[in-house]
Amino acid sequence: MAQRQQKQRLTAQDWADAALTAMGEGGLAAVAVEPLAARLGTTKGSFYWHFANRAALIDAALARWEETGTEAVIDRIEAEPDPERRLRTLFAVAKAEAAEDPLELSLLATADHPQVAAVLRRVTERRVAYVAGLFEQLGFPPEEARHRGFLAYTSYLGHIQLARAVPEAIPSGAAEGPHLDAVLDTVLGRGDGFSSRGPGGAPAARSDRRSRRG
Amino acid sequence: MAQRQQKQRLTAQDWADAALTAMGEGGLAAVAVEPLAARLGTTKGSFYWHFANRAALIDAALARWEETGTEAVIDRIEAEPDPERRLRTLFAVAKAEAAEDPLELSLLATADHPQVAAVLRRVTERRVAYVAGLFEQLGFPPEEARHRGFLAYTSYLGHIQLARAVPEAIPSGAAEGPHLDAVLDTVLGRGDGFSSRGPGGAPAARSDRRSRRG
DNA sequence: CCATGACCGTACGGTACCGTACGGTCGAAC
DNA sequence: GTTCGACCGTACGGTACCGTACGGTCATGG
Repeated sequence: MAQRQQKQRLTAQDWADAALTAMGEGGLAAVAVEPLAARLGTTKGSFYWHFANRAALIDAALARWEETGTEAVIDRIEAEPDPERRLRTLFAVAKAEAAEDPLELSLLATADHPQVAAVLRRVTERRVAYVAGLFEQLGFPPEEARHRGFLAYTSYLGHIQLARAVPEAIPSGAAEGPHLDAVLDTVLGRGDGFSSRGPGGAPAARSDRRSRRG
Repeated sequence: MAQRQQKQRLTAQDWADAALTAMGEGGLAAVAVEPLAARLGTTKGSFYWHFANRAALIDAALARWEETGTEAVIDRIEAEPDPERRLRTLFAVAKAEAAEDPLELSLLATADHPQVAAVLRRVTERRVAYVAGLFEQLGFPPEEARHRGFLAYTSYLGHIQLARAVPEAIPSGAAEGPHLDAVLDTVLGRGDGFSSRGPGGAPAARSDRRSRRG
């Protein structure tokens, strides 16, 4: 949007951003110099001034995603003081983010590509470690926290995957919030996250579950 | 393997199978007529005798996967009499299958492609419905069974996804079986699936949890 | 005012693929 | 043993892209 028609000189950032959106739309294959140039209203002559080749553009785009995509969400979450609410809003935010921007799914789909695989590994480790940390803050011992964080994260991944593949199979609209709460209840070991809890009933977000075995 | 060098006349099936393995290795983009012909030791002349175009090959390959990939596993599971063991072996088998054959992940990664999206939707619905059925057999009311089946399936999807993206982050080797059991315990609402349960301890597979609401 | 360098346009060669045209082969059936 | 049809080889044109070569423009500063 705002197809930038006035400013006619471009920067490498412009190209990297365009590459990211193209990748969200059409996967890594859509990061092609000539189509991007056409979309930016310029030509390959511009591109090969700013970048050595296509791989360099991909590197730049991935680097940009790596630093903006994950850390921004974490920062936004860290404002929340209560650890359980941090966990819940984290997944709510991440889900919403993924719903409106296909980029993350597109990257997941390209895990076989070496450049993508590298950033994906770093990002995933960062995220799993962070979520595990949240479970530790909730009172679970380290090993168990890592397990539960892992379960939560895999469920998240599968969820966004399914949201694209079979959107009509997943709870949406009014059922969306309660469903997410219920799933997290289950992952948190609250008994029976899915049972009906009366009309309008999100579960109370108690975090008074501190510490067992220690 | 068994690079078929003797039999020089090919069938459409041969092409479809070759397309599936190529797709497992290099994604949909690797389903290309000329490379496939080279691999089969023949030429495009053969291909365009059996198929109208590349899309027809993809259709044939996907159809083959749709009928063999999912139903074979379900049939294999149905031999098991106990519903809870059905559930547990289902996920063990599915995980093992996905670990040694990248095809399913490759298809997931191509969900934006219309031909792939169609079979993916049918297969996913079939699977979610089947898993939900298992939870019903375990005594959960229909709606809740669907929710739990959904959680189980998303977790499965995320798991195989992660197994490719960050293999060193997931439990493997000796920890693999217990971890899977623990995850399923959690999804089944058994308290505390992740707590230590003594050495050598897979949880007892009791299925005496029948029926609430009659 | 003109020289310099950042930036872009254009034209080209190379590659990898799709699809078509058509000629060749080879076994079976009559 | 010739004919017929299933099957394959080869050659070609078309497309979409990568990367290079090089000439043109335009602002800035000396």
